[in-house]
Amino acid sequence: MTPPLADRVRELLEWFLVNRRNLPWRYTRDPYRVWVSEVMLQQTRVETVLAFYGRFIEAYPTVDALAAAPRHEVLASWAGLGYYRRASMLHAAARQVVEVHAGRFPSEYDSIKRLPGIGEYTAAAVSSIAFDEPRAAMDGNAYRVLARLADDRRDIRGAAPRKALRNLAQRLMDATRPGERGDFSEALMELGATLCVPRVPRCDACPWVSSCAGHAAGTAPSLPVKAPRRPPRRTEIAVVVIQYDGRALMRQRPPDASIMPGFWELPNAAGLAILLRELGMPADARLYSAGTFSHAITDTLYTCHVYEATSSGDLPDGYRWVALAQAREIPITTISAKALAALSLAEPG
DNA sequence: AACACGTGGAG
DNA sequence: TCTCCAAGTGT
Repeated sequence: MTPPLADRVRELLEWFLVNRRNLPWRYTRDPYRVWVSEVMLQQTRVETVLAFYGRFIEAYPTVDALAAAPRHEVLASWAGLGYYRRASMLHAAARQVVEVHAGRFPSEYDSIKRLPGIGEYTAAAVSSIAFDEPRAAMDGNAYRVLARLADDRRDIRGAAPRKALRNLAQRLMDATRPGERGDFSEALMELGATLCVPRVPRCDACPWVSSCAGHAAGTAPSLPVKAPRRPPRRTEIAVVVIQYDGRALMRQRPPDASIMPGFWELPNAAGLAILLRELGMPADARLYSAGTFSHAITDTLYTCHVYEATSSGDLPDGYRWVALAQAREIPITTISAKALAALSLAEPG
């Protein structure tokens, strides 16, 4: 008699064989390319990553190419994708692979896990997909699918339920045949991303519907249980575009800034009066209002007021004139890119 | 353990 | 418009 877990694996893999989406990172087992895709996919939707992955791989086809690239260039490639620390860590890890592993991506789970920006999920994903190692990759999809399968109604943020679901995933992985471990990792996530989605699962099409305890109990749509998040803080911000001879006044954020370190930005402050004072401009300087937009960063919702001014002539401390034609080649904060776009001076990164 | 870190799409 | 939240990691 076949063990039930092996049956579940077979059902999932048969479904995946037919319903697998054709994604660019699924045409290779090159650990470098798998790794780049997994880092881009951290907390980021497939549709979003698709707009970046091809260009990134074209610019940096190998780990050596990435390691050799200047840091600001890698950041510019990442501009608009979010969670920018990922780009820094990816770049640092590439240099580590070149220096510590002689340019060959490590094949051992523990060595992979030690690289910056690679945690338990990414290490397991690369191990299973690129090296066929039996490591269960637990992302949000996997937790949701398995919480429903087991009808686990505990708060998913707790350590105990996470451990239980991890163990279930690992038992399924252990029942997966060699050569199919990467497919199992991808299939479990694919099921969560396409059918076993939050709030409105399509159980009618699910290969696991007949063995799903959450479906039987009617709890599937509300699983996994998660405590509500806190409401966003709201903040006003004034941004000013000061032009001079086709260039705009900008400054570089400090390398240790918590948000978008090393990125360039337009002059901005909590309010217009503060901003003018910081720039050494008269409080009654002539400004044109160029509109307002909102932008959320994690739990903060910014309302951004954009102003336009002509140059007062002198260069405030810490600022530089940046050619607007250059704006695509340097990393620019999203708020500044949106402000420039509001004036049709440059498209957002 | 709790929190900070981006962005865009869906309902 | 608003809320939720997606292929997580580091501190």
